[in-house]
Amino acid sequence: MKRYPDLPASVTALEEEVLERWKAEGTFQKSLEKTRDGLPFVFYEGPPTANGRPGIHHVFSRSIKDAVSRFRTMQGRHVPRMAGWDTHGLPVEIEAEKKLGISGKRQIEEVGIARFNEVCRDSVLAYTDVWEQFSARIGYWLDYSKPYVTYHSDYVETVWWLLRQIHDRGLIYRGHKILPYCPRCGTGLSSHEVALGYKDVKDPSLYLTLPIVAAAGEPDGREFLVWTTTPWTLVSNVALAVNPELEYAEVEHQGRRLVLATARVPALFGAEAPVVRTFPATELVGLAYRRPFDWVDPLGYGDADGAARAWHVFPAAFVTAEDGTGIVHLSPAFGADDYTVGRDNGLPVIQPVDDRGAFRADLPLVGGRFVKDADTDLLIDLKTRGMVFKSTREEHSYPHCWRCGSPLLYMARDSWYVRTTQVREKLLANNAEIRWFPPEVGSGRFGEWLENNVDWALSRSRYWGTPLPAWVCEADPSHLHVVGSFAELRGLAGGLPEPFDPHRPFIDEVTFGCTAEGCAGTMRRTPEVIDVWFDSGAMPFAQHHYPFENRDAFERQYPADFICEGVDQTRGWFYSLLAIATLVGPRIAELTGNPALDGPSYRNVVVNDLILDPEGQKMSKSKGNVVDPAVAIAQHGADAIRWYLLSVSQPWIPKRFDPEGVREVQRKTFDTLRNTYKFFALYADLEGWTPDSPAPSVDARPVIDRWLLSRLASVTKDVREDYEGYNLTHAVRAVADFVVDDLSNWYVRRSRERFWGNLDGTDAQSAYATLYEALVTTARLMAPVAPFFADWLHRALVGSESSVHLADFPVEDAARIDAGLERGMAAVRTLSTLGRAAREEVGIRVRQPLAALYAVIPQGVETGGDLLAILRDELNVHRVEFMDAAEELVTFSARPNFKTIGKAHGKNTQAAAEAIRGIPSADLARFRKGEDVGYEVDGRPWTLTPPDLDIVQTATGELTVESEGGYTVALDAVVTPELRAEGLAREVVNRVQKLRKDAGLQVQDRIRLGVSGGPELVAALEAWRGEVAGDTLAAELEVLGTPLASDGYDTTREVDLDGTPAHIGIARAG
RNA sequence: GGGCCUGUAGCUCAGUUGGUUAGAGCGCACGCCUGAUAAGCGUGAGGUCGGCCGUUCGAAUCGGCCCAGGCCCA
Repeated sequence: MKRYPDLPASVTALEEEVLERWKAEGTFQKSLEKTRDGLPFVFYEGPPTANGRPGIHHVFSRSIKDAVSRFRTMQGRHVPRMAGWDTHGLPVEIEAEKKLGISGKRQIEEVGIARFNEVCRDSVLAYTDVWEQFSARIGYWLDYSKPYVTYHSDYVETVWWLLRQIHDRGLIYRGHKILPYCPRCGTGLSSHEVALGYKDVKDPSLYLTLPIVAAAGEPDGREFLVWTTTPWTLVSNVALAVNPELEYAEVEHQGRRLVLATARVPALFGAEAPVVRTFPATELVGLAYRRPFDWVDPLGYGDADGAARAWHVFPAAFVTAEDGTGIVHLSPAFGADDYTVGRDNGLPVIQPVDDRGAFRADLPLVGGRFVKDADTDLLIDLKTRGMVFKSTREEHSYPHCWRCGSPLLYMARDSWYVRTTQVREKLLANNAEIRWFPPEVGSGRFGEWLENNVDWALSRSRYWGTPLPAWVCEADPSHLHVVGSFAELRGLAGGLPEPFDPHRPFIDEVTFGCTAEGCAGTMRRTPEVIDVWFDSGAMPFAQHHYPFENRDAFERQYPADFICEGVDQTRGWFYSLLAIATLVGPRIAELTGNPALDGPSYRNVVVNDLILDPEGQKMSKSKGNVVDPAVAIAQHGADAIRWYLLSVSQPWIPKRFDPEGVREVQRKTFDTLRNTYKFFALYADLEGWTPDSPAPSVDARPVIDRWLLSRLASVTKDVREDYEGYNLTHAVRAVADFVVDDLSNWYVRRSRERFWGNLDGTDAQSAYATLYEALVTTARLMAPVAPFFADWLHRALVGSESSVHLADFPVEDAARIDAGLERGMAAVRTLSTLGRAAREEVGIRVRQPLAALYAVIPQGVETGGDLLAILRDELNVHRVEFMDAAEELVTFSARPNFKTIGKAHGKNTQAAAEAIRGIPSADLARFRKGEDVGYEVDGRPWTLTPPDLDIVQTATGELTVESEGGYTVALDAVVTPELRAEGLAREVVNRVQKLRKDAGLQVQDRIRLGVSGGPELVAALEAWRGEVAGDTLAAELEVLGTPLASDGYDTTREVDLDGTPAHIGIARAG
């Protein structure tokens, strides 16, 4: 009768079979239903952008997410796992541009925003099917039935609501942002894009002089020496900056008095420079100077106060004396540092350049010209006014547009900000409540970043994104209304088109009368969309369309217990989730009446690092070293890959994806477990054992069973605690070690004979019950990480309806943990190793029985008679004796325990160690019996205490062979005639078994056996007749001193038994 | 330039609050076992713990500096 199924032919066949089962029976759904009333365990899935295919790194983070979710589900927690899609943003727009065969904002607007966004919307979900299949195939259970999609109207509405809450706290404002900008494409570039386009080009290097103006407005005779590589920005100069830490010098040069950093004097004027005097930067701060070009009225770009502050010297830490002159010209509209200094000091932002990079048409000399083309004319103009000290062209690396090759300009663009700096302390406090794995990402990389938090630049001058719900009055731009819901907008605008799409360009058409008191202006939406990171960070709220719907669902699912993403999300999703939670926390607490919700939106976060190729190189399409997950899974199966990724090293360490390592996992862990199952299934079927068969109580089982169940309980405890503490790597390694080492290589190996025959006896019943329990528990322990094989195994053992994922995660029975027994067995295994080494040394194979093994073990380790029987069997010796039973065979020596004596002796530790090592064997023998023994250190007497030392026993006679730690083994290697006879009998059994197998007999087939050979062999077989017949299942055994009659047997064979010739024949017994 | 991570055997990784003989697997060499067999087991060789300096009775472990690789930021 076949109760226990055969393993499928291949790993992939197994996984596909399991996938079919899950699909057919809706196992995932069942697991959610089963836990419906359980305590929620909240997990947030970070939304991927579905406009590309998943890569191997997605397998990695998903393995972690899935393992934790499955584990908690098995613990009875309710773990809904809602898929989501990140659908807005520049990457999507770029795909759409490719599709339309266009490039740049101008062409997008020619195509029309409506058409363009339609293409974006259509392309962004192009790969969702691929992703869904991918998730399914790797065994990532995720609910795709109603995913949250960031472009859906409900989602957008929640985002608007969140922005409104932030605005109500006064934390949204308009400002400028300096962006790398392509004047040809009319678009800002992300830092990633900028990095793509650096080119070496020749640009001006201009040293100019700017006269210092005395208090009365008159020249004071000195001039600043200033360096710039962008002469065109001089038109919008508003200030100079010096580093307050630097020393400056006044130099006399051709009758002029020039001021610059002392450190730069030699480079510009030579070693013999005529320095008049030097002075600290503080002398310069606040001085006024005359600007190089006075064409632009600052009042057009700021208030009168700002204008009054312009054209003075300000301190700025970013100024260096490594090149230039240590005096930097500031044009806040065209440089990030310039902008920051300008903003901090209330300076105007003079911006006379349009979107195409051309100067305002009304300017003299350069009006209407592309800024870089104006450099030469500006230079000539300065020269004619005697303001040029030195002018060259220098080659340097400068960013260009990766699409069109135009040089980029750093330009101030209007931008909307969230004043996150105002909640910095709360951000830090909330972050302190999050458990980071590893902690240093939270305290270090993320913590530092929060410490240096700058306001969140919220807006993007793009098309396909959540429109910024800010309406600005045409009559007075200070009148601002942030709309918090569609209903509100409908009310303000007196209706909305149906169906309503909140995206551009439709939303741009919606206008309404100014909401400011007594203003008759019209309010128009500001054209920007928002940063996509705000979209994804809004996910805890927006996936439920909170607070418009599903308030209960939201409250049950906020905050997350667990999230997991790549370390690249530190400034991405990890930040946007935390920032939004912090910004709206007080409001959420108020709405829900739950003050605890004014906190972080996630409590535990596992950070995973990159997956590199086998050579440790980053995977990239250009290098061609990208691993396609579909190919890898087809080769190795999902279980092995998941197991490999989690076991090879901690998630937050960058790891190489080595197919050899995956194969090793498959061979070592999975094949071993498969073999263990095959062994169990083979004999359980033969013997008709089922889980309902009688099972002796654990106390009544043999020591090796109690040992295995103790180990099983210990491992269960460790693994459960590891999973609970997000230490997946430890958990996985502990399971693998248990399977390979304890279960297969010791328990099964040492217990094999117990499984055949004799099911009526309690020994076999114990063995089956023990192995069965170990296999079932192992399946459950590994289920979170290897969901396929674990489920197959569990069903094979328990029943085809019994998915492991609907089972309870094991809880260890603490009463079964017997630490003493585990130590004792460990001792036996150590002694086995030493015994085998000893046999190796004397060259006597294990099949040859020997009389005795003498062993020494450390104090405090208990090895009962049962354990010693295992050792006898393993080493094939008749007796094991402990040497201290015969002290004349043993010498004692002391090994100091530094941990203890170090505390007692401090600086004299080394002397104490020497003294302890010098204690004579006889004294140690007395000490072992409990007598006081003293020693002396530095003239002071000390009394020996047990923790101070380990006593090592050494055999004194000729027997000593192997020793390790506190363990020593001595083998009696004398082969007596009796032992030789026994060995010969075992040799015969060995040859017969081989012959049985070669003859194609089944393990349970009975035979007739005939053996012929010399007198020694005949005598040996007669002496061991019963054992030989029993071991070979021989119903008849014919032992002959004369040649064997071949025709009496089906198969015969001449064999050599370690030098003794023999002739054996077997036939199947009827 | 700043922050963080990593560096232990040919390869992949362990190494508890510092404790004196630094472990495991793979690979390699040799051998064993055979009623889990296109399996299993053992033995052995192999390491100045990236380098230098320091703290300490004692450092792979703590501190400083440096080197190499990676990530993030500028």
